[in-house]
Amino acid sequence: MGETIKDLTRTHRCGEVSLADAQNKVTIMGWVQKRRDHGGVIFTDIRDRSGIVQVVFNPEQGSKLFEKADTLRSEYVVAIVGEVEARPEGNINPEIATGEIEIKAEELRILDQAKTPPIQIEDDIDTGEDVRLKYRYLDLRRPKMTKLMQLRHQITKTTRDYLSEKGFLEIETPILTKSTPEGARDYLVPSRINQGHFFALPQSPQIFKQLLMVSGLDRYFQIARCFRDEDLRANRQPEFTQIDMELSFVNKEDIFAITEGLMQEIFALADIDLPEQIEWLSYQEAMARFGSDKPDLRFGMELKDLSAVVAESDFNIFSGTVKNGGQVKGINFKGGADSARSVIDGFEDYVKLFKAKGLAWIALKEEGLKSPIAKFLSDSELAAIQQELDAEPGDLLLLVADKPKVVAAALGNLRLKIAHENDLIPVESYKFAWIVDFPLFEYNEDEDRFVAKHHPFTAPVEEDIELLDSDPAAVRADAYDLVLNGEELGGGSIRINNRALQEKVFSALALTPEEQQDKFGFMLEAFEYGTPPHGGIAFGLDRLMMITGRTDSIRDVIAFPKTQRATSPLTDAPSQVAEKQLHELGISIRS
RNA sequence: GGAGGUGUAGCGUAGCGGUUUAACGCGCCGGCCUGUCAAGCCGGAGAUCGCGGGUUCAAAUCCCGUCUCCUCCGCCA
Repeated sequence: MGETIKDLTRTHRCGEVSLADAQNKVTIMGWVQKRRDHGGVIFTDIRDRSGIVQVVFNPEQGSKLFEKADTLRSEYVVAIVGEVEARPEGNINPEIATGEIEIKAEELRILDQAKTPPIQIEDDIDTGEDVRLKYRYLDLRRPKMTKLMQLRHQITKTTRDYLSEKGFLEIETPILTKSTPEGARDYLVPSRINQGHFFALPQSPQIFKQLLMVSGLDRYFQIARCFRDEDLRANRQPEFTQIDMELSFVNKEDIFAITEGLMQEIFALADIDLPEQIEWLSYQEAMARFGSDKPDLRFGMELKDLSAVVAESDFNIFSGTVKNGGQVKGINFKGGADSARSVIDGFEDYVKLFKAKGLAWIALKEEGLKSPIAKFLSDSELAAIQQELDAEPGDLLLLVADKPKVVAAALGNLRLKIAHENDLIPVESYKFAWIVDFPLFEYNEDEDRFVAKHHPFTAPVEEDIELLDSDPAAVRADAYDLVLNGEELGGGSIRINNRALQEKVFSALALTPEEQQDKFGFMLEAFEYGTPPHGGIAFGLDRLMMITGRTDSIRDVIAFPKTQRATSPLTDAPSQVAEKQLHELGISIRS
């Protein structure tokens, strides 16, 4: 059993004791980071979330105190009363914030003992994530993790302050809500009172925030938990957090202005400046130049269209692809001509992941051009390809011929892979862009119908409304994404605020009138009672955290994340439940 | 659903058919040590080599299956 705090009051956090406190008596409480026992003198580092401070035990302080200090072990929880002393000249430790002082212990209380932790409580550990997650409460003691949690708090606080200032109201929307078609798989919650019926956890507060606009609440925001039952990735968790907002009586420029102000404040917390003007890039241009709707603009290596150059080529793979409506495009890996064959084969394997049938390459070596496809191309075609790609001796040209979608995915991703592997991306560089003019619909071959590119409540660009019937694929959406360094920070749109148009879009998505009524009837009805023009945007808080916290795993920025198989090693969730619980819910497990 | 990687003391790794009684670093325990802060020196404990099966005189090591964690494709309006 540990001792109790009793009359003690903490006067300082460990990391906050400074030279200004010299000669003063302080009381600190925290964990034993380290004990360095010199026989005649014992040093301990005491840690709390603010940092560490050195406490010294001398025999002169009393043998009882000294003997007690001798029993201290890692992660014991202690309270220490002592006098702050400036360290003598040669003993200052510039590595730690409190290195100019130490605390001469006068009283030590062991508030709790601790087993030796399974992971070491220090920053640069290589411990596997399974162990870290099982003992997450220990992992979070590591300064790096503690700082990330602090940063997360600062970002949400900044968001609340900024948006409140701009006239937004923070309003909670239901967690137990209705399953709607479209979008991700829902997490379902059975209803005991209404057996056979299910709530769904929200994929986003989308419909509710629009209803709040119908209510006249004018400006809404929420730090909203969202749930999607899809497979996980390094930057995707089944439950994640959005900074979600919706505004009435605005156009997209209004939303951009408010959003940019918010991003400025958030990124300032991480010493990252936003540009005066964030550039706009159309979806079409982003896809054409970077093969992605979230282009990484920190480096070049842009995709160049070679279709015209090879349209009449004798090389059938190229000319045939162009004739069948496909494209031939290429990128230039500057200075890559001497890449080993195995490296180039690796590139080919990589583009095949994105359904490309192959990867053609031309290496411009010192001794001349080397390429398995050169013999199929005329000299003028080869020359034109090099010119389009701005090629010089030493370059490696990589070409893909396929459907536009495949070419974009293959070369867009290959561009990123090459850049990462060859350190072509400048560090501490931040390139923002608004991506605009998304298509409203995307054709889904599996389902043989159009699906919403953003979501079904997105308004079409006004001049494209007449195309809804004649050429749905050509309709542009009044939607936008904010992109940074190849990551989508957030996205939103101006919404439909009119029942007739909303029904028209639903119909274009092949929802029958009955489905529209059943799934969205309440929303359509709401739109009949005077709906203001409105729009909004939502940012992935976890992704903002990854960038500002400079980490590449989403699990590092969430206190208690799930593993890739969507489980929690800490709590062992999800788990089986008692037969009685299932019975109450009217559920039986099919085995 | 698919592809790849991974798993050896508490943690990180080495060993990749037989000189292994499974090694090293960190951590842990004990001793010495009055200025360390990656303390130092001496000594010690600690491992069913993920799990199951197979091949072999012999398996941590080779083969098959399975599970875990990670990365990616599909999926994520």
